[in-house]
Amino acid sequence: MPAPDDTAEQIAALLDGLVRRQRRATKEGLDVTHGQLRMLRTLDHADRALRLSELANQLGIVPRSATSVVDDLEAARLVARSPDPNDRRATLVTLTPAGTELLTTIRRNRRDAMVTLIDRLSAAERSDLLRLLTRLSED
Amino acid sequence: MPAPDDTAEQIAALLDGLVRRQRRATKEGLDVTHGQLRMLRTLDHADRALRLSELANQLGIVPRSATSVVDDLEAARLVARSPDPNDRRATLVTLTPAGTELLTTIRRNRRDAMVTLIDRLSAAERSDLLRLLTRLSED
DNA sequence: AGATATACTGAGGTTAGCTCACTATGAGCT
DNA sequence: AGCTCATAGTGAGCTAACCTCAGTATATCT
Repeated sequence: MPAPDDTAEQIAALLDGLVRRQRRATKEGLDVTHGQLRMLRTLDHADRALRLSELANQLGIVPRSATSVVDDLEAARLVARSPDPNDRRATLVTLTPAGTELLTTIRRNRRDAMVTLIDRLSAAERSDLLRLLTRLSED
Repeated sequence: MPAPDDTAEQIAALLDGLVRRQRRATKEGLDVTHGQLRMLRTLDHADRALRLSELANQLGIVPRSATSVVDDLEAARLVARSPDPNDRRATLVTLTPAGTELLTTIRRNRRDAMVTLIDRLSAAERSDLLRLLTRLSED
């Protein structure tokens, strides 16, 4: 601890704690897991059908893992698989209306624990934070 | 996406991504898991023997989970259990010299992926970030 | 056509958490 | 002293969210 500048370590610990809390809270009372929610968000954000492998890529998981998440979401009728007309090896995944609706409900009614937290910050602070985090996330 | 201010959601996603990366990278080539490392850091930071339940509390996990982490660290001789002289129900956990040394090695030689990332920011930016995250973590 | 690469998935493993129920000890009340 | 209730840790057993490895179907290159 007596490092001249240990803000780095403190920041790492804070990030970790925040995400931990966020995940815990995100799950409550909701019938969708953290990983599933991430995938729903990714699909919504992309605003088009995504290949399973693109999905995996964007989520930072291996394709096999994405398969399982899609399996579960499909069973819950929140996404749908369809064959890619241009490549019969590929599977396209889209949000169903129910999936979109769930996402909207989550956002409107409960929002994320993290989102609620972030509301504590002023708009200016939020944009500072966003800028700093974006810098960190580059590359 | 067309919410008037969706920085909150973007921030949440960035945090999530950063921590995911950090955890992945932290493990490589190291014989200690992320959770174990967190516990070692907590002990080092406290700079005194901590009860297992205090440890759990500070790590944001349930006591039973802390037991397992301590089990593994103890098996690796990185921490030691000792009875609390003031309360025979309690167990105190301390870093062994090997534990301290490992932590030092990690910090000196590899540091965290996150720490390295954070080095991209200037000192002023780091302290801004620290301040903002601290605000978020309060309560 | 044949070799090689790509997209997905079945089988099975790991990790870091969790809950529930139990034992041992401490603290407060009568 | 005896009873009750709370607290500290842990055994047993579960789950989420990943992973690797191998296999099948399709595409692409030579």
